[in-house]
Amino acid sequence: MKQRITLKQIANTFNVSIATVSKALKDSHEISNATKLKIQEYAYTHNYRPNSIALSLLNKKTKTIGVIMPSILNPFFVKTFSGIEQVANDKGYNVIAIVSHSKLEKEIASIHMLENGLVDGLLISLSEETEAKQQFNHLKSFIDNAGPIVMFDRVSDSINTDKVIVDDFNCAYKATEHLIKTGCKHIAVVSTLDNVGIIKLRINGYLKALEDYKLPVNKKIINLIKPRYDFETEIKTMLDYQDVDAIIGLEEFSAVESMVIAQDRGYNIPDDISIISFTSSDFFKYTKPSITCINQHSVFMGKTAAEILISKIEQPLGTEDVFETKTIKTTLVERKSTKSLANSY
Amino acid sequence: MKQRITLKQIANTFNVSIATVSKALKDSHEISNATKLKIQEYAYTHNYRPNSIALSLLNKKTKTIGVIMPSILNPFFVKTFSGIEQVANDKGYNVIAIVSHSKLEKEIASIHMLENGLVDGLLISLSEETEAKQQFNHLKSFIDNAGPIVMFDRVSDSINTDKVIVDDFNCAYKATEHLIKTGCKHIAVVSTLDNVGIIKLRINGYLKALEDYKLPVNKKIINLIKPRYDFETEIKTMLDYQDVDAIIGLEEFSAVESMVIAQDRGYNIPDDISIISFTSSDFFKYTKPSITCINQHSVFMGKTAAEILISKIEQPLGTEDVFETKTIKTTLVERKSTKSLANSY
DNA sequence: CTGAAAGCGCTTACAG
DNA sequence: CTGAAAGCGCTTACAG
Repeated sequence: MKQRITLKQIANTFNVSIATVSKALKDSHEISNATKLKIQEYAYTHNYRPNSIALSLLNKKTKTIGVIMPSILNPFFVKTFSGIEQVANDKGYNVIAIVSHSKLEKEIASIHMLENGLVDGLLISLSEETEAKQQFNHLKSFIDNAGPIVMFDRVSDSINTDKVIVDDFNCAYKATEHLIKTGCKHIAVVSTLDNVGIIKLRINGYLKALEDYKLPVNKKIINLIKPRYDFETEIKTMLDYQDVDAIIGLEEFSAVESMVIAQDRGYNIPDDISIISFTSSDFFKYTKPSITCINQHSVFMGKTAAEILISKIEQPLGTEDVFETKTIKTTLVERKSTKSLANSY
Repeated sequence: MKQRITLKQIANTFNVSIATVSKALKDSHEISNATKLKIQEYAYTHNYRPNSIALSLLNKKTKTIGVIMPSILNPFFVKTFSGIEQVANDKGYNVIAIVSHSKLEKEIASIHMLENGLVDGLLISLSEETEAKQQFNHLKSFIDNAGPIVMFDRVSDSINTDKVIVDDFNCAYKATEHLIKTGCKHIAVVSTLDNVGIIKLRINGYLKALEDYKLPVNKKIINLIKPRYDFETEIKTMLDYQDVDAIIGLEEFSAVESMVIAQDRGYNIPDDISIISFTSSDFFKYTKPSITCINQHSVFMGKTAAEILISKIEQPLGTEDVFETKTIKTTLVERKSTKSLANSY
């Protein structure tokens, strides 16, 4: 690594001022053609490029956004991130990606780091712990000191910002309804998350569907499995001691793992037990049977969130703050882990 | 967003110099306790935090590294990125993530962007096009102007830097050998990548194993499928017109998709056709049958690459450049898509 | 047509 | 114990 060339050095070699060089390189009409030409040529052959950090300091804009997610080893967030990255790059922004590993402390530390002038705005999906403890001061601090925030998927009503969410209530309603219409009556719900707002919404949607179709609720088959519990044991116990003819997995792991456990116990999918999964992984096509799922259009969600954030960053100073909450429509992708509607009527 | 507080403002409110405030906040012994106390207290209650951009300009260090990958919708890169992110954050670095979408042009633009002082170093896995066109000037330019590079997985010998790779040759050899030992004689290779160095290494490892076990080579079942061709048609044609009793998929998609196509055509896996996949996806556990694969320990690869990069960034100026190439050991994860060794002897 | 000055927010060697 | 000065790399309004 040799020394990077600066305006100062160019100015020295031609015995002109830094200001002249700066203007010459911007092809300013203030500068004579002769000077411009020799400076531009020199700069080009010496591969001069302006220092972004100096420009950031000057403009108080970094053209960088931060993204904080609870996990990256989760297809939902990977796809969302992919959408964010695409839009950001199209609009000339870099993205700093941080994984909170669902820890509040990590989230706070990361935000404080980004807050010190590193980014122009922030996209965040809250960590479980943040939602559980309802602690949001770090977010408020960011908004006060650094710039706009757009929350996606795991959001909180306590913070007044733009949000992009999935219609979790209706989504769960739709899934439950589909199972009911294909003849299921004892529909279990399985999740490895708990203290998260979206899970509550999903459960409510599920309960509403049961109510509307006049099916009884069995709380023992609403199975929110805490991290310290053994997933397999919980599912086996449920299958052995409760009536279950369908399982809604609230994330991919819950769905696919429940299906495998049920198969191991001799149940036929979908005839004995139907399976629907929230969030759509490409791999659901390849399981046996392939898994019916709810496509949350996560790439699109990421794109939408990034677009909103960047438009907020670039809006003229003094624009009145109007926050919107965008809801991404979901679609049910029917595959082989649920019975077909045609057969049940 | 209110105005962020600066040293200057603190200096003004106490009628002292900026230098004094700066020193007071660093608890310098040069400053009287009284001054320190009032300044520190004021800074604390007003939530003062130093501007990172200003510090970067001063120190010529950004405590940020760049990561450029061909894709993020690929579990291998997601895991590698996860490893990188962990190590970087542990060591106090932010990471700017950029996806090249296998395009040389995007790769060049991204590197030039990062080169202008944005990052202290770069981790990169080359795009297909870069390898195909053997064009590396942008990488050389980064090394000259910005800092160290560590290449991972898709690397090039033409660039003299640190590298972290998988032992693709031996890896393919091992996979092929395993298939041979379980009784396969007509082993196909399927990939959707072509012009990439790692693919050549894998093919060579495969060929060497055939040679060592004195099996004939059938070039028609070495199937590197170009993007413009239809994957399904290619595989069907191969299965219909060639003798095939095993398939090695060089990436996840090729393996799982080939398996499904073979099953659709009535082949039993693994008795008629065995399947092995390069790179280990968690979902291979859940297919029917579960898929035997090569675990490349991609999280570990990411961690290793990040550690090397950061140690290079932090090494004292003037340290002699010594570049190393680290090879990550792989392991064969036996599942149900290959016959068991026991049965074949 | 060219340059000196002020400034973005900070630090540190040096003077007083 | 405190502050003026120089500097990181750049831009722009202003003077000449």
